[in-house]
Amino acid sequence: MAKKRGYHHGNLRQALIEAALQLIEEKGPTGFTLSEAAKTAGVTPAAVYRHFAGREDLIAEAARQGFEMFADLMQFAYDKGQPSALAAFEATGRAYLAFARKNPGHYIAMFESGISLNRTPELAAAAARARSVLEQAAADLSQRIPPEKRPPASMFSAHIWALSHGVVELYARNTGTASPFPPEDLLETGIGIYLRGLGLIAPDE
Amino acid sequence: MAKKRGYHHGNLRQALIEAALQLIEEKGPTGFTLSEAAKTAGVTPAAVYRHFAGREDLIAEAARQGFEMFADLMQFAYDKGQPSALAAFEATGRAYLAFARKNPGHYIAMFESGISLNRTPELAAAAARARSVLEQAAADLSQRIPPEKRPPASMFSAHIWALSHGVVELYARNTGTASPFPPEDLLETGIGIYLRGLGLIAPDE
DNA sequence: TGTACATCAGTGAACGCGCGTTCACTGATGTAC
DNA sequence: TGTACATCAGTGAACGCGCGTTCACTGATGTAC
Repeated sequence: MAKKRGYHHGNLRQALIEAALQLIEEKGPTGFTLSEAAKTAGVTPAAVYRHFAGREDLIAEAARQGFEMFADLMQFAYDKGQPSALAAFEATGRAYLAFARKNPGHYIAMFESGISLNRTPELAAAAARARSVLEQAAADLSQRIPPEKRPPASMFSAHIWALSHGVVELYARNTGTASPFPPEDLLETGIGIYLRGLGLIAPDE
Repeated sequence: MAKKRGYHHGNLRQALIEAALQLIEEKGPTGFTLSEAAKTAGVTPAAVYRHFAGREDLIAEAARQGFEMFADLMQFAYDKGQPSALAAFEATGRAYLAFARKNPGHYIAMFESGISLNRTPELAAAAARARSVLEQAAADLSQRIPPEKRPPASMFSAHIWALSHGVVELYARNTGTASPFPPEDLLETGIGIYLRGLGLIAPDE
C-alpha cells in the first residue's frame, strides 16, 4: 500500500492498470469498462484522462506490461534450464502455462482483447521481445538436428507457441469444455511427442 | 432470396442469425449488438424477441449451427480420407483450418464469444459431436501404435485440437502478429512432426 | 522558517449515444364455414 | 368463391442504464524567495 487517500491519489496510473486487469479477468475483455476501472481505483472516470488517452490505451498498456513480464519470465526459465538446451526449452513451455494461469488478466489483454500489437511501438517491442525468447530457445535446440532435416527456428517456435496457446484457450479456461486432462499434462505430453518427432528425444524415452 | 418485403419477413429467424454472424465477423464478439443485427435484417429490435430470448440466445444459436457444420465437415473429410487412417486424420486437420477460414463468424461465436457450451443441451450436443469426430479419427489412427506406448485417444485429439486452435488464433487472424508462414503450412508441418513423434510416420518420410 | 504562487491531479456535472428490453398495438396471413 | 375471424409476426414508442468523453473548476502539493 503506497500512500493513498487524499485529493491526490499518489499512483493512480498503476492503480488503474491493476483495476483494469482485475476487471478483465473477472468479466472478460468485453465486460471491462473505463468507468468501472475508475470506480475500482476510487476515482472519477474523468481522472483516467490525466493518465491515458482513453479506454483502448489503458488496455494496450496492460498488455504491454504483460508482454514485459511474460518475456522476463520466459527468459528466466530459459536461463535456469541451461546449459541443457532441452531442459531450457521445456522450462519455457511450463513457464508459458504458468504465466497464463497466474496472470489471466494480462494474458487476456495480450491475446484476447483484440488489440493490435502494432498499436504503439512500445507494445510491439515488448511482444517482439517475448517472441524472440521463444525463438532463441527453439534455435538453440535445433542445433542438435542435422541441418537438412532442421525446420526453421521460427516455425519450430510457432508450433510450440500455437500448441501452448491452444491448450490455454481450450482447456485452461472455464468455457464448459471440461478438460479431459490437466492442462499442464496436456502441454507437457504434447511438447514431448513433438520433440520426439523432431528426433530431439529418443523414441523410447 | 426468399420472399421478403412485406409486414411479415418470411424467415426472420435465420436472417437474424446470418446478420449476427456477419457482424461478429466484422466487429468481433464485443462489437455485435442485437439492435444492429435487427437493423441489418431490416427489422425493429423488438422483433428479435419473437424468435430469441435475447442477445445471448442469438449468439448461442449461431454457435450451435457452427458446431453442426463443423462436425459435418470434419466427418465428411474423415470419410473421404478412408480407408487410410492417416489420410483421414490429416484431412480432418486441413478441414479444421478451412472451416475457421471460411466461417469466421461461426468460429468466433463457437470459441471466442465466451459463451458456455453448456448453455443449452442442443449446443452441448453439437459441440460434443464435433469433439467425437476428432476423437474417432485419433482413436483409429492410434490402433497402429503398440498399446503400451499409445496415449489415450482423447489426449491425442486434444493435442491436435489445441495446435489447430492455436494456429487459428495466433496466425490466421489479423492481430498484428504477421505470420512467418502460411497458417496451413504451419498446421500441416506441426501435425506431421507430432505424428512422427508418435511413430505414425516413418522418421525419414 | 514562513509566505506567495505555479502546477496539475482529480472533481463533479453534463453531454449525447446506443444499448437491451417491455408493452400495447396493428395489420398480414391462413383457415373455417 | 367469398366472408368472418383467430393467429401471431412485426411495429413504434418508451424505459432506465451505463457508457466514453468534455469542461470549467478546485484544492493539494511542492518550489522560489
